[in-house]
Amino acid sequence: MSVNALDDTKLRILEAAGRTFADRGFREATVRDICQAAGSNIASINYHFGDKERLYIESVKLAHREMLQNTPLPQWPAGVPAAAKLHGFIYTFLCRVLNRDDNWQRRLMLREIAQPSAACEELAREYIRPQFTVLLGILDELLPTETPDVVRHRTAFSIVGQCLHYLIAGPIVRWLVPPEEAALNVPEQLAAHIWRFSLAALSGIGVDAAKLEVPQLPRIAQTAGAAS
Amino acid sequence: MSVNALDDTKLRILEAAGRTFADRGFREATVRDICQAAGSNIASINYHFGDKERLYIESVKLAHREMLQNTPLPQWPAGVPAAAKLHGFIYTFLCRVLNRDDNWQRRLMLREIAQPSAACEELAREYIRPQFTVLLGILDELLPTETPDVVRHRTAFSIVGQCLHYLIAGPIVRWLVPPEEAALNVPEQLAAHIWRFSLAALSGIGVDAAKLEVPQLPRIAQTAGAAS
Amino acid sequence: MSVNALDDTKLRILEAAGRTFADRGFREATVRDICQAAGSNIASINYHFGDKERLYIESVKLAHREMLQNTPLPQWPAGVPAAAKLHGFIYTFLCRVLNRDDNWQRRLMLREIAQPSAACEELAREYIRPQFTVLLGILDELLPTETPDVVRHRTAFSIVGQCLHYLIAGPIVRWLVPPEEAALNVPEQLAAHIWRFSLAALSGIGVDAAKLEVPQLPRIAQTAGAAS
Amino acid sequence: MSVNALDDTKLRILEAAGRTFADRGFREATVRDICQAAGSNIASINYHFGDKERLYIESVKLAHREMLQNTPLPQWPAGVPAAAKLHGFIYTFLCRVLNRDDNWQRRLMLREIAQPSAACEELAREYIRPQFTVLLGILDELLPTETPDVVRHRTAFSIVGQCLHYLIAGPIVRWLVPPEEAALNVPEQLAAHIWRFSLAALSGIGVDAAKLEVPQLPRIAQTAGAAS
DNA sequence: AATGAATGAGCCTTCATTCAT
DNA sequence: GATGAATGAAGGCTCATTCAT
Repeated sequence: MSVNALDDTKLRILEAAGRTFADRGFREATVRDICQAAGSNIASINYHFGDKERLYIESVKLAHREMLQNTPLPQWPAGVPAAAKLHGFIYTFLCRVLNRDDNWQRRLMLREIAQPSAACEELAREYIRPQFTVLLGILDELLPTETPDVVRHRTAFSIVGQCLHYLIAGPIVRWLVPPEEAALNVPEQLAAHIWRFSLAALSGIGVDAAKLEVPQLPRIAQTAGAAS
Repeated sequence: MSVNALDDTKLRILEAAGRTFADRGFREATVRDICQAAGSNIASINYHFGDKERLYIESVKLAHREMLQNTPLPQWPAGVPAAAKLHGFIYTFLCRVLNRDDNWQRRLMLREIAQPSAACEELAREYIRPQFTVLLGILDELLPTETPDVVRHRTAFSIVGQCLHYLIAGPIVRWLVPPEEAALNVPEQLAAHIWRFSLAALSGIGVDAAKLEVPQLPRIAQTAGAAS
Repeated sequence: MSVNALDDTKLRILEAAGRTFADRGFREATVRDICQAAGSNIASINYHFGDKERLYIESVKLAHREMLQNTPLPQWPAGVPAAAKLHGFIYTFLCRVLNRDDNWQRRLMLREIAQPSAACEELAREYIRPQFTVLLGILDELLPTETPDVVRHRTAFSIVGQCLHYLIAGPIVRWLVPPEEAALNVPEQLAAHIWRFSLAALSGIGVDAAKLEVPQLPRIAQTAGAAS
Repeated sequence: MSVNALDDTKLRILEAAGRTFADRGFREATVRDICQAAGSNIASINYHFGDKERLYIESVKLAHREMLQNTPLPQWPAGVPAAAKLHGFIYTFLCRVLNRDDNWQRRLMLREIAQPSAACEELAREYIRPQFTVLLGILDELLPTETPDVVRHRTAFSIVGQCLHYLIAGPIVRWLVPPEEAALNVPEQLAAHIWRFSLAALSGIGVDAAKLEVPQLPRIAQTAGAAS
């Protein structure tokens, strides 16, 4: 029970911190506000987490953990075709990313991905890599067996990149397309598109890739600004 | 002449501010450091720009303007095949995005995209939309004419998303693959991969899309806001 | 038995506190560090001693008590010449003072002497005065009987002052002389010097003191409190 | 004039800091109180001195500088006997040390000598060494020319030690002697005593020192407390 | 009797901003 | 027009202390 109470306080602080960090970023968020939101004393952060930065790292880890728990990957029984599993992966990923509810976990992850901090390496190791491994396992069933690692990895990034784009550049997407079309960008529809796009792409990757001659590279004007 | 001198000082401050904001973000960047980098007085920012926030907006605008100048849209002579133009577009995009040189403009823009401020809408309208339009033009040549807008747009986002992923999630990519493979992620190789992937995908989009039945959706446990 | 355990804990805390206070002073020493050094709970100080200040007083008293036990007054058999007793006194004093071992009691006493607190008067009465009396006894044998008290006292202070200087101003002494000379400042050598110096001085004090005309006082510009 | 104003503010802060540090020590003194006493803003310390510690060092240096200026050594015309110069040195030293006025400089120096900080080494180099050199010069005229350095230095420390004792152990001296005698401990009388004592000692140092056999060393009971 | 979670006052420092010159 | 000295609000953090258990 006292253990419970401890956990309660730490958890309350973590939740409040996650929400505040997601709203305002690391610097803009103050420990005073976090403690007030958590209903705890201003010294409790130092007591439970050491300092603000370690609190941040813990709240980022919690965010990812909760995202995975709230929207876990489906469990596929044996015999499910790889194409169906790929669709399930994409759809789950988009559900996490596009969740319309005000879930601070997603917003905090976005900040962390765009501006990686000390928490990011740990995050990649503990939470992202397992998901990546699952995707690679699905792709293995869809790609020729002799496909080299570098192609398998890039293919996985091609799929993940399409999904993440709606998280990263969400506001820009909404400004580039008409409102009535933006309203259609729900996980179901987007998953269908990305799945079709990627499935078609997969049939053209690895097999005839070598035959497809890359056009001559255009000359890229290296901007003068680079040195100014 | 004194106007000139003023402009010089303002420009020097703007450049220093842009670089510093790109490096450290709005809050983390201090006016002291910016002034020191610009070789100007500590009070010069308030004198020339009013306050720190207006300086930030001005430096974002400058970044925007300089990127427009430094990144002209690709021009292809008539008769170039659409597939080649697509490759040129992807390669150019990746060169801008993966540019190792210190172009603070790009990094500042990235911050704006991930955490949109007031300056962001203008950015989307003036800088991103024209590029988007060029890409749509290329895709029009590769997709069936009856392809609906929503599919054309999503296809464009699928391509852009693949490219942006190496900018946005660059550190994570480097943590997920072995170092010797990460070293291969140069614009030339990545462009070849994304081009092949997308070209293969295009042949499967729009045409037989309707035929490709989406698998039954997995049940996504939306324990939304489990803690919110 | 539980009383014994209590005493053990209190003693452990007192020792740890004494050492820590001696090292870092009252304010700089934290109750956390003291409790950690004592292997006790953070709340044990308030529980056993009420507050930090009372712990300090108790640890000064303990230091006092232990020094009394560890530093018995020298005992000379009858017939030892006064000059030899003086040398013994000086040498013993210097041994205590220059003791390289970690005796926190001495260091804590030094702090008390320089910045007297409430505990200091008791210290002077019980610990210092007896030693002072012994020295006066020795000097009585070396000075003319008619020597007035004030001269006897000042002579004692002259001897004690020479010894204490190597404790008080130890670091400064080491900065003023070359390292190889500082290495020679061991109790044996310093005792020999101070003994010779003082013995020679004693032959000139009290006897012909009146004959030795003090030179005219230089004018001391007492711009006292020029800024106060 | 603006330079003057700057100097005024810095000096005001330094004086207030010196007084506060002398009263309460480094840790106990707060920058808030110092600034309030100086009539300046709380950020002015950081602006003018960087941080609290550098302010402390500067105030210690100022204290010593002002002590030397307020009570400078006398200037001796050629031909003044060394004995008279020695008396002048001792008297001046005692005047600085025993100044009855509430001069924070003396109290701050005492703290610094007893608990050397980062300021102390600089202090020794810049302010104490020159005074030490003057004393050595006087002693050179009073000691045989072949006197080795180590003896010359120890002799100087014997003289300085006698004087400093009345600063360091002032309260204890007052507790050890009757009040009416303590009242006599003014610079004039103490200088006369220390001068006579030292002058007599000097005639016995260096010359017959070798002849004066040191008595057998008593056995010093190394206290058990050293290891506890 | 003894603990460890929790408290709140207060510390030094940093920062954008202002103002007299 | 431009400066640098000075400001005050606010930030993170530390600390001795308390309280429920």
